[in-house]
Amino acid sequence: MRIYNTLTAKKEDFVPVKPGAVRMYSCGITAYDHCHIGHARSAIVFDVMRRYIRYKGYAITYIRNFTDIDDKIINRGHQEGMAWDAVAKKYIDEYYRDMDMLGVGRADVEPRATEYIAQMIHIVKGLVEKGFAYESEGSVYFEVAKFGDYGKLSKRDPDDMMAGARIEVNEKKKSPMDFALWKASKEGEPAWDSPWGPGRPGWHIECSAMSLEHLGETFDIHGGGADLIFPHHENEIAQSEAFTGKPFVKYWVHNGFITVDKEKMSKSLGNFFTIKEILGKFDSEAIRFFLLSTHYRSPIEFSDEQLKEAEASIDRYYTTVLRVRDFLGLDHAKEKASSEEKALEEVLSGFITGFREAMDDDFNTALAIGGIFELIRVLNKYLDGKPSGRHSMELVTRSRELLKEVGAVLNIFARTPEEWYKALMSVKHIGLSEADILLKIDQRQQARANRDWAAADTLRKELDSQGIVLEDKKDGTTWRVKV
RNA sequence: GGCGACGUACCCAAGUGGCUAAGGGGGAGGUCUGCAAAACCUUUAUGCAGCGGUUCAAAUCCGCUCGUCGCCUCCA
Repeated sequence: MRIYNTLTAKKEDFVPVKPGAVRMYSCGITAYDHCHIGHARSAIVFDVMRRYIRYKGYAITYIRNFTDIDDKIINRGHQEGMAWDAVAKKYIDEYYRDMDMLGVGRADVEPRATEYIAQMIHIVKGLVEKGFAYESEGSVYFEVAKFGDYGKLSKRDPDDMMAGARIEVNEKKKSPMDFALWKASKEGEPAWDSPWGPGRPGWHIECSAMSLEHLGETFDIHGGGADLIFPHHENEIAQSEAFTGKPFVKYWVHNGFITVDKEKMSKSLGNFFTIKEILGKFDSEAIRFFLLSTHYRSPIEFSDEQLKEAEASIDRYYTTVLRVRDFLGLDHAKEKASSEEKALEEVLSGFITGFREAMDDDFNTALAIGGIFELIRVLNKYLDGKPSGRHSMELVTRSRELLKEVGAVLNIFARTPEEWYKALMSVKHIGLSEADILLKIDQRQQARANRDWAAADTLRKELDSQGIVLEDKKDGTTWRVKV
């Protein structure tokens, strides 16, 4: 397995620190606002990495944190007239609702910053003792100049950054580059006792403390959105490595942004769409599929158009699933080969290998999905050849199982076609119940029996205009939601 | 200003030295069908932003040019 490492800017062979076991940490959210589709991308990307690593047979421990104390949370509390911890709770609850919808599994440990104050103080104290940090008016800052490797992740030279005029000047810091490990709290602000007086943790220290506690001094994979590379992850490296004297993380992994009109989706630009909003228009599986149909490091342009294409792809998949089920339910007394038998056997024999090769190459989910649809096409072609008998059933069953196997890793295509159509009905606001539809189908069948094609076509058109498509088959008529 | 990424068909998107440049969506034509739908077939890139170079061989490596975007400030 090869993974692109931000630290070395190269794809590297993945060799875990401890053979057979993988320790992975990804930065979760600061719980102060609704999550947008960018948060969804990050969560889904790491969810798939975790599932694939597990599929490969590693024992994986996956940690994803919540930042539940932060200036933004405190400010939001003032705006909404809520206590800061109530704000955090509200948005963590909402996060879980969104992620459950999107099929993002829970991490093995989901630590919250406020539960690790003691460990953070311990590290900050250690850094002061080792001379990497200094106290100033009740706050403690990390002295960047003392850490020689500073900038190694984000590929920056601290001297160049000093030249830039965008760094705030703070009288309490020795250098504008220095960052807060511990912040003195003012009257009325949330505070914990510390050797430097009442205060609260700086943003970066929590990840160092929580990963140290659960994963140890050196672990395998640390991830997050590309916007966390600097300063967040750079600072984590500085404080963790200064404290332990050991390498912090072996592989740094960062996902790309979601763009709108080619620009990065962000809070400050105001061009973001919340997960909740999008779930009102599209099914969660379409969102997940959309996010996995591009390599995780590339930017993805977000648009309704794209989501619709994802929907169409998924529909194609479930249509084939339905076809497979119909096929397996047929009478297979007669042995008859499909002309496409060789082609299907060939695709099946290389299918899992192809999937693994794609995923082994820096989690190339886009290529993996391409492989899935190649099998779908060949399988459809095979079924068009009207095969029958034991061997055909074996081939089709095998196809179904392999598709299920890889779908489980990506956590897509796990539903029944009925569940898919039901979801589509809800998200597309089809104003008909299944009973309504079946009634119309029945009426149409009678018209057809009377060879009253005009009446039959009227009924078909009527349903079509309401988003329902009919399919006449030998043994009856079935319906689908139009995508 | 410093650092970095990207530019593949009508749209999205894999492919980063060597078989016919994956896959999805859309368009056109066809097979099937009472009509449809689905599925399948053909077609839609002798070419991968442009120009040079390296090589027996380049979308893929190197250089330049143009264009787009990101990070350097909270940000997934």
